[in-house]
Amino acid sequence: MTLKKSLARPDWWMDLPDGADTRHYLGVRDSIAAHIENGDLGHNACLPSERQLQSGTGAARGTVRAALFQLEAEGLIYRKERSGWYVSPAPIVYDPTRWEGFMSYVKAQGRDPKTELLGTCEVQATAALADIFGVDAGATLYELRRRRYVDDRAVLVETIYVDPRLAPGLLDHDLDGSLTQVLKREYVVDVARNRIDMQPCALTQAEAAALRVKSGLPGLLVTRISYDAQGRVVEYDQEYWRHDALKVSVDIRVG
Amino acid sequence: MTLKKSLARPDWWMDLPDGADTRHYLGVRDSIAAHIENGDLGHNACLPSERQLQSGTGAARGTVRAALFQLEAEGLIYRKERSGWYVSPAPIVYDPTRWEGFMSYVKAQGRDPKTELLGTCEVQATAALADIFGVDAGATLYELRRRRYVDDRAVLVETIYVDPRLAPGLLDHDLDGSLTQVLKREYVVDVARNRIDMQPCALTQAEAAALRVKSGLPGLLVTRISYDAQGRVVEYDQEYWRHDALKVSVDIRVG
DNA sequence: AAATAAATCTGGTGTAAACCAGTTTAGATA
DNA sequence: TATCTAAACTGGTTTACACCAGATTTATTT
Repeated sequence: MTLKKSLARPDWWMDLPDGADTRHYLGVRDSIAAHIENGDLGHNACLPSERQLQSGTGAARGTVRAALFQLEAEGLIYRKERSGWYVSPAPIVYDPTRWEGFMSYVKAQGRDPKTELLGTCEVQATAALADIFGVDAGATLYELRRRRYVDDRAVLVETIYVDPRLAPGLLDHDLDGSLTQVLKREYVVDVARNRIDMQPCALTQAEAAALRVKSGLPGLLVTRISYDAQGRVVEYDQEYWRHDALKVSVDIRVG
Repeated sequence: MTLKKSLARPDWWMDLPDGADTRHYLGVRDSIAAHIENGDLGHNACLPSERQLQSGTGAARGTVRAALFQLEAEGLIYRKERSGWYVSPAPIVYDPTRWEGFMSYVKAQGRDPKTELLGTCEVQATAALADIFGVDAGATLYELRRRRYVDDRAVLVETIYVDPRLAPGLLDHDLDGSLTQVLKREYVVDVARNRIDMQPCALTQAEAAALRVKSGLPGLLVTRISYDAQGRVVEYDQEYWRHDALKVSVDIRVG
């Protein structure tokens, strides 16, 4: 008669510190996290495959995956579909009050920014858009979709809307860089006020595909509405960020 | 000879819209999400149990759980350990620039705030703390831990550090409300500047326990350093929020 | 009616095994 | 050498159990 499996002492038993949480997947998590924090694995280094980790830890693959999901939620690792798991690089620090634009603040942090224009078009304002811009529903707006990179890793996709009355012919300009600068230089349109919303979200179908991540991964939705001195809406921007790529930092004088 | 199981058409096959994603767990997700968005389930309503959903959808329990995790990441539902899954209430809107304090802005949104003092003590400043306060390592600091609720759901736990030199005897006051007001009223200490950091994180052991959620759940770490007019650090605050309880909204004039 | 004990229900964790569909790599071919 | 192809590998998804411990409810006792 054999010992019931659940009563047999598993071979990873002794790895667990005394009095510690006995959850196996946390043990696996800690072990991987230790390797990362120890510096054994540099930024963007590839982790052993799930099946290797499985045999290495003696856990079932489901358990190994639970540990990997945990580390992903913590922002320590990310994945490329069907390729592997990788160590997350340090996040970009984002200060909404210091409005310099993506290109300059990424560069200022010693990282390599890149913007890719995915497409532009003219759209009819939906009710929500019309409300934001203070125009009639159905009015024409410019829409541009861009993808932005840090060190060649896609970190956000954004959809920007601009009122053509403020920037006629905008789509003919070079939009691979700072849109704010184009507006300033070509149209003498200056941003005087920003309204920024941030909310944890799940990356849906379209965003996830554009970031080449699994749909449903956690992300951060940053919405920005820029106004000029007259209170007109200059730009409405929806940015979907990888949740591990961003750290928000604000410095505010209190009245 | 029987048909191989994986080739047999599963009984949920016809539920999937044409051309849609064939991933079963997303189908389950959509079905639950529809019920929520439809209003069949009000805020804080309890979902059917995992095993009920299982038989209701014909999926394995693991698949049902994948769907629930997805909805949790999206902030639509939350769980009480070993009790059930519940519909998330609307998030609180938080404006770091408008520094009124938790109690007042939660109330302003028609919700019911509550603060609970978990404990206070005097601690020796660690290197990191000493650096923030500009004191010597080992200097004494007040530490207070609090838990804050919205409509009787715990949404954040915080650890606050205060320099005793600015507010001697602080711990003898009533700290169940606004700390900023106590500092202002009792010590004539006014906050002139705030530095606020926000970063997605995983709720670790202690925070998760205090929020009565599973350790490792995604959260948002909001760190605030408050300075007075002389640039002295008045207060250093680490807030661990449930990720589904908060929406950050900032309105900024651009110089 | 209130306190207590037991049965039941619920999520939490773990195992094992398949099969699928992109990615990557190594080898064969032009 | 460059290109193409096929095999190997990787994560992605799903099934089906099993057992645990906390939460809840029910029945029982005081």
